[in-house]
Amino acid sequence: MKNYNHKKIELKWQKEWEKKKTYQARDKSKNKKFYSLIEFPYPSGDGLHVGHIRSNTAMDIISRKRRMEGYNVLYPIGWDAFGLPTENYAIKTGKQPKVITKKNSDTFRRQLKEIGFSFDWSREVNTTDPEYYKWTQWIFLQFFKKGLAYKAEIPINWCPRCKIGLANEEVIDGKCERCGEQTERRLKKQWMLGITKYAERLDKDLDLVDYPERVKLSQRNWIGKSEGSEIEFFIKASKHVGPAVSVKVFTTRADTLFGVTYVVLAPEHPLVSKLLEKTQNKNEVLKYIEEARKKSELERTAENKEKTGVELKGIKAINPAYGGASPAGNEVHPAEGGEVSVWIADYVLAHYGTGAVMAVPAHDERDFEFAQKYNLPIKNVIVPFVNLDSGEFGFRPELPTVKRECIHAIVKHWEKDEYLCLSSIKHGWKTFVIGGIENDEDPIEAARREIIEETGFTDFKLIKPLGDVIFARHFAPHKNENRFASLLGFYFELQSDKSISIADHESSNQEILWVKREDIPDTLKPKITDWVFWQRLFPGESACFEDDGILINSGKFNQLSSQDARNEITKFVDGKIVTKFKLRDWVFSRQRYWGEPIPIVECEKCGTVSLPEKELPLKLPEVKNYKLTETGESPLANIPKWVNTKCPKCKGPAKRETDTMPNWAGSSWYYLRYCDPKNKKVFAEKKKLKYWTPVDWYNGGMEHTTLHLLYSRFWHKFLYDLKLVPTVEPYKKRTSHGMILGEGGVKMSKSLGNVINPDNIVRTYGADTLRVYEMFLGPFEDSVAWSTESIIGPRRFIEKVWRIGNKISESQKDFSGPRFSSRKALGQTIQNPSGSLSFKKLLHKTIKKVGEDIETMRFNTAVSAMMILTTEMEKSENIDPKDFKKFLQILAPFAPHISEEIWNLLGEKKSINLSKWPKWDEKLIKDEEIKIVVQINGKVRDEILIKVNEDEEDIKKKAIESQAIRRFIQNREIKRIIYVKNRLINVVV
RNA sequence: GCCCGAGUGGCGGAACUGGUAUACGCGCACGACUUAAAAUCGUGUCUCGCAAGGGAUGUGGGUUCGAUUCCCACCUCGGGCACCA
Repeated sequence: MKNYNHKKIELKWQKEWEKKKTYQARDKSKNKKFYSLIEFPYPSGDGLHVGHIRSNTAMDIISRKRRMEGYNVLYPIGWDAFGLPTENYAIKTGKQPKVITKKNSDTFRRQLKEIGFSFDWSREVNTTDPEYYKWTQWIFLQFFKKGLAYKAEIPINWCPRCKIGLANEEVIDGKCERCGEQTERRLKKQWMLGITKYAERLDKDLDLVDYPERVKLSQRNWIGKSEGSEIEFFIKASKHVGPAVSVKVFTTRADTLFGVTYVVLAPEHPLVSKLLEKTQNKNEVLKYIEEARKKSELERTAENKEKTGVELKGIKAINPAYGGASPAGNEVHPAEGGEVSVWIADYVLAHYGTGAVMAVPAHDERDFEFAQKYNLPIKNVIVPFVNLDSGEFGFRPELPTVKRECIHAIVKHWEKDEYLCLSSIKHGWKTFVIGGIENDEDPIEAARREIIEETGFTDFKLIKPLGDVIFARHFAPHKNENRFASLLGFYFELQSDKSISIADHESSNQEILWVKREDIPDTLKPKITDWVFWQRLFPGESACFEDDGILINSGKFNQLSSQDARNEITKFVDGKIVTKFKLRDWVFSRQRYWGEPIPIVECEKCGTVSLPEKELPLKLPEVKNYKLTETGESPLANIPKWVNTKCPKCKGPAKRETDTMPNWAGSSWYYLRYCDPKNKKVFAEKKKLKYWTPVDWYNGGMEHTTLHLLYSRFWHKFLYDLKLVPTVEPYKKRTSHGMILGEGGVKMSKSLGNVINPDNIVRTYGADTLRVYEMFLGPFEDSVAWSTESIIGPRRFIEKVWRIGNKISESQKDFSGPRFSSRKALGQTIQNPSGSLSFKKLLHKTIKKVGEDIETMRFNTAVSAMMILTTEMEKSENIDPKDFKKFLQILAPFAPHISEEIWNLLGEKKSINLSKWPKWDEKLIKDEEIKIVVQINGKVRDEILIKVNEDEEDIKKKAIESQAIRRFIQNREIKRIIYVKNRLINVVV
């Protein structure tokens, strides 16, 4: 037997595949296509990371399986090569980024080829190639034409060390994503892309794609769609003369409008400057605005615990809920009771909603906190609504509903810290004293009466009422009707145990329990309305009620539910139902060299002018120095020859835009270029796009969910609107991989010195072993820790396959001689049916399992199944070479080199990778006889052999007759026997 | 604070819709082969107990004939968002 020389074998087949173009995708094919995609790597100077190998192998396995299933597979690769690390390296070494990129991508290419990925290398793309970024620039111009790329002076996140503007997504905890420096806010004219125009569709169309729920969820959270109302508050100034002014607020809680006690504007709100003149404390306000402006976003949010603000004295807002607010002529009518103060505070964000809020301290924690600090009034307008709609007390729509007014009385013991509960004997309820209010009865009197009637105690004192009324809707089993009740709560303390005897019907129905304070939560049953009052007596942390409920103190809207009131009140005050998003437009400029130049010039006469498309690509000029300018401009600003140009419109002098694009630009559309990578006329020919897109399966990291994935969906939709791509969504299915951590579960990093160089692993163990190892490591979606110690397992597995393969190959040679023939071998199989049959069964089960596991990305269990089969094969004396070949075929996607080698050794001429994926035989998978477990009271006591689908009674009989079981059931009565088909028997004794 | 995800041997992990917990692999121990070692193969390996048997899937409850799986509360770790009205 030949030794297993992975180096020789792997190199041999890599060359062969390249020569035969085994993995090239064909543009013109009658076969069904399959487009599998990985996130193309950034070719860093560190070389390929073992994490790249994990996700690439996963998609490689899927691609290879699809090829074997007859699909025309596109599995492309390229380089996302623009970006900061390369530029920083250029600054340090003086080398050209272009040169560095070439060197790095050469290394990556070599490494990827050595692992045997089945990429179609003929379609390789590189975002820094002018032939590629020509089209990135072209797409940008389309955005510009549609007004979706625009310049705006906005406060940007500025990293003082990188001297670069960062998108919100690149700021982590107020720090620069790349260097960790604290960012500050700076005003700068920046290019923006209008992604917010697509917010609605980006949210809604998530319904159309097959992404993991958590990916959809985090995109949805990021987009942050919320529906609410815009409501106008008129402003009344004490010194007022002149036209009426108003401020619009955005709220999701229009139902709380009657609870507004003040209005807050963001310091940047445009109205503030208008109102300033009429403000009595102008200087104080100006000072506050100035301070807020200086603060960075971080400081503003860091002070999250202590809110600050300042009142605009002499300015009032009129709450439209109270009427009389609309202006007649130019005057605002003073409203009755609806006049509230106006504040500015930086807890209100200028860029969200309308930049102004109506404050409802009773029902919003932030407003509550602010109101407490500045002593502003708090007005309750929503009370809890306990709505039971399922279970024992659940509302039953078929029954009538009766309105009731009730009281809850919490009664404390005369000396101990214990509270009186009534335990209903019939129904099992445990509640406080509850009772109805009789006609015209005072609620307090009702409470007193109920206490005496139900408990007999007479010597008590009212300590306090427990807040506003609450409402409840539930089913009342003792009366067989639904109740809609308004409930008031009171707290009493007994002064002594003085009592009278209570009526018979009361005492026979319920008994009195004294419950310790800490046991109350566990005692109450049902834990509903009693619980609300209990929490009012002993409030926890949250002091304000933020949930939906029922309206009080809200005029004609009283007793409406929050949900209904939102619409009604909005309508009543002529407000508008609107949808708002958290998503902000995308800051698209970087003050850097190594990115796509933005193809725009500034002309003195014509303003901002785009380059004609035929002048693309606008190439990056070579520069000597990659350092940033002092002002933080891109190094391009230092090249007058490049900057100074002619205006394409008027031919007058003009200056080029020196900002470049962020590196999310090139990656927003690369999957389209793969369909037609060499096209010089368009970014990709429509016919080819129609055949290849959408991407059928895109695997990538969770870290790209809100950046790359969202951005590329946005670009795709934009191109779809221009009728340049045939589908609404770019990716049909998305999955995500977990990270590979260093040994011990810490992050792999150069500073920790725990980075694994795949080259060493490939050299020592071989590519096949590495691939199998990474798939075997753990669940694909989870993070896993690298463990060099464990690679030996997969290596042993591969060697085992090698030994079996060689053994079979050698015996095959013998068969062709006079003494043996493959028929004879088959004959042996028949002679020894039990052993071989059980092997065949295992083989077919394995084929099924591996196939299914690949589809669900459970590669670790697929490998495990193949290991089990291999162990079985090594024990087995006579394996039909045909069977072994089937095994090789399912192994091939995982370990393509060794499979190909043995396949070839066994006399196959065509590549295993293009052979037909084996089918499993349903008949072989079904067992006729199976072992089932016999349990006594859920504990396994014995096993019995039964025929599949054997009669239940027979099995039961068999089970109790078994020796072990008889011992257990001696003298005991069999209460029940549970049979789970073909699984187990549980005898309950 | 809010939203996701996860807690199973010495370690990585397995267990389909509730049905034999610990598959597979690493490590470890012993044995075979060998002059020896490596490699390979075999056996064993959650825990207490001589055994019969008992106890273990982060903790505590619940539902069930039966719970790693479902429900409630809590603890720990990882990830994301963070004044979004």
